Amino acid sequence: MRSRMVGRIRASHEGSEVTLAGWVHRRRDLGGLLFVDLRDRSGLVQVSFGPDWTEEASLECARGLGHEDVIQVKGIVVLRPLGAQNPDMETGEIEVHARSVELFSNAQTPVIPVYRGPEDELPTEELRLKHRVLDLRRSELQDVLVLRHKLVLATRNYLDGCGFIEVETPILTKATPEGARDYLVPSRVHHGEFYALPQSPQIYKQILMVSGFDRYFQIARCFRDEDLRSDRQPEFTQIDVEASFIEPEDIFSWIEGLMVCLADTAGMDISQPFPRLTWAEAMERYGSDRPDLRYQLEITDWTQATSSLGFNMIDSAVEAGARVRGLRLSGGAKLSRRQIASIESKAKEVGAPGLLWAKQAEGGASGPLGKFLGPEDSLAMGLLPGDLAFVAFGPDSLTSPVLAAVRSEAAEALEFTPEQEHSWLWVTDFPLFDLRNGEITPSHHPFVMPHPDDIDLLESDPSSVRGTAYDLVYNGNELGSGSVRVHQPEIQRRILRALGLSDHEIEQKFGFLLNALSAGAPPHGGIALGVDRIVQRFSGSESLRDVIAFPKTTAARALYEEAPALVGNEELSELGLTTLKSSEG
RNA sequence: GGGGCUGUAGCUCAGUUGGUUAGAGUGCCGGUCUGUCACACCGGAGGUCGCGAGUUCGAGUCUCGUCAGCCCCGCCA
Repeated sequence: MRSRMVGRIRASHEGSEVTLAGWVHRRRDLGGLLFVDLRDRSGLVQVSFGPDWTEEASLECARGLGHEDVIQVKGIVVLRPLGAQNPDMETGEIEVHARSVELFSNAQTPVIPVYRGPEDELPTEELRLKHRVLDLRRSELQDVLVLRHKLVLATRNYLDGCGFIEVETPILTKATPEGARDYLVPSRVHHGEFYALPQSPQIYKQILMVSGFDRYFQIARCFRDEDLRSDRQPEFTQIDVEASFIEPEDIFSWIEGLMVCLADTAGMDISQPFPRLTWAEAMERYGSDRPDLRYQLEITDWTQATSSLGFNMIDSAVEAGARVRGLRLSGGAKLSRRQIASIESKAKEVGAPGLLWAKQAEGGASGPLGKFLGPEDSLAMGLLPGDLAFVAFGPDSLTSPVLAAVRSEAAEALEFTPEQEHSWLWVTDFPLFDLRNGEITPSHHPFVMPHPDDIDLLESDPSSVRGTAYDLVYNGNELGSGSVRVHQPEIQRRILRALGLSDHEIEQKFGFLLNALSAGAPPHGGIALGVDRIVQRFSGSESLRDVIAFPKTTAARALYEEAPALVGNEELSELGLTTLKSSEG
């Protein structure tokens, strides 16, 4: 049906006879002459129709063509006349003189245009998702999906080269008690019982380790029934990796190698080794467990420097054990009140009751805190003329997220030029548990091996136990997360008990994992990397929805196929289900 | 569950203090045109102002509710 793709035709093909097929991208009818930009996945080529080289019936057919009609063109590659070349087009030196054209498929006038002029805005995202069949024809989205394919292919090849094998694990599985809300699938055979879609293949891959598949990976689909964000979809894809008889260093080196390989696939040049920070260091210096280190801007402890200001709120907070921490923004004094207010409001969103600031000038400091700063205070804080300082005080759990928000907002407002294009980072030694509303929860998942030095604190002081968990961070985004796992059943039981589970619950919910661990489990560990996020960052896409062929909206709806949808009563009763009548509101 | 922004022609948008017949660009339809490439030019059609109430002599514009999309908080082991 076609002898070649349209996008790679060049002047060297002059004179060759071609059969092309694709979509009518644009049409320019000059009366006697008619030009069609023909599009396929490879790009565009100009096809010209004229009475001197086009059969009469085909000329007539060409006059009737509309946007997105599907055609086949037979003709000859010719050099364009002098002055008629188009340097903006990859195929702009040539065109195809159509001898004949056949209309394969007549297209309705597209609801949203595939073609976009230089000043045309994209249609709204709602329409783009609703008419995804048209939206996916845009080269931007096609290029992203091609890149995605190449990255996944490179991943398989790389991990295969490292001796990993891909094993598929069930999509219909068992609900996990902890963590995110599960998507449930009713069983027809066992009324009242449900499968769950996996939040990740975590337990399966550990069982595979016990079974002796000492290097496993999977391009795995994961499902979590939680509310969406711009970087979160209810179903997403992970590069899931697990290996036995390894230490974190092995994972770091495999994954760094993988990232170098993937970056290379995406046309980026990155270097190893990736720097490392412990979680405690990252929180102290950047206030975040995923700092963007493309710019160096660190939090300073100003508790000492501000101790003699006579600022009552600070003094009483410090007396109660709080610290005063802040950021010194070189050249930040040029920010307007309005810009500062915008940074303050972002800080408030993450919980800052009050954020103080000071502008330092030659003659003295100004601003809510600046008013209190004498020259010696500014000196003690290291403030130079032209600087802007943001100051927060209180428990670290409050000041850290606030200053992290200030750090990224201020860097954007001040247009900090990145010192490097790519900031890769391993953050290690996460705490094993989070304390949330007085309850102990796993900070990662309940299978993380405690730091060897901290195991004996599991019962006495669980919140201070460090885990052997690590995150991979790229330009301030978490791309992956992993750990060494517990391979001794007794330690696993102690962790589950620390989480407040009774021995009965432990057997009921994790019995099959504990059984596996009792069967002779090798030390093992791994990581899971977010494919969607990697593709998003590597392609520079604004939204995660732009790297997924058929994504969900923020209300978890699929607009194209209209899912979820009601099902009939017959189907429900076969599953042993009835639905609660929603009270009409 | 909570907060914010948006919704006007197929598409992208404008629409003044609440006031007469709701506009532009593009697309669409018809016509002219042999070197265009955002072709150009002439003419035409096209509107449930998201939906529902309310205030008013009068609502695209004000108020309340609701739906949808997006962003954020909660949530995301």
